[in-house]
Amino acid sequence: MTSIAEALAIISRGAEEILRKSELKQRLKEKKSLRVKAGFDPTAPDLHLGHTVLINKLRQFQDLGHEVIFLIGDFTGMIGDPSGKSTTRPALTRDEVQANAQTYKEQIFKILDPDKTYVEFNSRWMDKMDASDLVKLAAKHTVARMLERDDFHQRYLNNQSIAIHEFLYPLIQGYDSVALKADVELGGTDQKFNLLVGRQLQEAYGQAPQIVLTMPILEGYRAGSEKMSKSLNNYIGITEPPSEIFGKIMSIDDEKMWRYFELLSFRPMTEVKDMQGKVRKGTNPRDIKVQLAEEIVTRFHGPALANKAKDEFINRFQLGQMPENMREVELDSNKEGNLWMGRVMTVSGLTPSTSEAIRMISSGAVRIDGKKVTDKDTKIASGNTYIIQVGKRKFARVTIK
RNA sequence: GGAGGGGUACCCAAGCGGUCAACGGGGGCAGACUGUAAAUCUGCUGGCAAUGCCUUCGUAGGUUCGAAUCCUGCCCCCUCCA
Repeated sequence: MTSIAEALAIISRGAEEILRKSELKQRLKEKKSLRVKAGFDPTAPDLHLGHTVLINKLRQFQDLGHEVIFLIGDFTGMIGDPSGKSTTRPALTRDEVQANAQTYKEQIFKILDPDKTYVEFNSRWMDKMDASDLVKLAAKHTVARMLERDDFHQRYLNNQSIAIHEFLYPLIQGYDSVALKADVELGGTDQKFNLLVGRQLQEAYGQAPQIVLTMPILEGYRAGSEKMSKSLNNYIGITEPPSEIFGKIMSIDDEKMWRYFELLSFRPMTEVKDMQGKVRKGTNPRDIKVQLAEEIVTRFHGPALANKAKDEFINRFQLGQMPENMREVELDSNKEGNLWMGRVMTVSGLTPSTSEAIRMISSGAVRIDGKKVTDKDTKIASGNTYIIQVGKRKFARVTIK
């Protein structure tokens, strides 16, 4: 049996803020099983490790015996953005929402326990709300309070438009907590305001206000401190192949590794502290990073593939071996008409264009059977198989007939 | 409703009649150094069997030997006044 102090320590791990911690402690004493809510967009999910920070926290709640409500905000999703200003919020159909929910399940159940997870849709109660209900809901909040939200505040100061419906969305999200009688709501730090609205609305509706827990935004795996996101191309997608995930984790810098351990690993913090101690005493941080990569790949692909990814990585980069599996390409010298390197590289997919192929050759990145190519006019003879390498990572076994 | 500013490559941002495939920065790719780390340094960063040709500066036309640069229509953003 986990004590309340231990539970609090697990819940607090990595958390940015808990409002309020004393209430959480109290609630843990009162109820054995808390209703823990987190809301998600109904748009097509393509989760990356940044998103899993929150989902991991949900998992920790589950392991402590609590109920997780995975709420899909389909009500607003099916309306889209009525102002039409946002191209990122087109209206979704009910079928699309269902399909997206299915994809969510496939992805989140790599982390969450399906038996302890309730997938909910807010259209279940929002569809029933009529105009008078909505007016009553709106009456529970003030414009001044709404303008405290940072983005509204900025836009108000800058004389930029704020459509009325934008005020309704935080209210609806907050009302979801009322409908679900949530004890705790999780969100990213950017969600703090909306989560607090939920707290306030629950009080207005005579419920005990939910505890708000915000999780930090994970930084991307590349250099820099920008948040992990698809548009910045610094993300590690959970559906990526094992070797991709492994390699990307291996390329994060040493400092950031500890952040990843805190937010992504399920190892106890005491063990992480031990690792830090070892590194201080001279253990190569790389070897610690391997353990992180292994844990993450195992989570999404299972131990066998994780082990394989690890072996491949070590063989490939620490022992300098050729990769086991590489693209196999057959070219017909007659059909292709010639065997100029630039052409061969492009046709076999090693470079996106012959211009790029020439650039790669002139910067000394190209090798045929391990021998560096220096002349961009290099031609290769037919009747043989060659291993062509571009940079450290791209290989192809090319047979010229 | 009135006045003004602007849309340039992945992003930011110069250029304002030829020397512009377009300065500079970021990002990315590659090389050196490494632990495929990070930091640093160097090169590259539209396409094409290429000392040349083709496409690209919101969009459609026009002026010109020649336009990202000038003119006109259209679309879209922003600022100020009401």
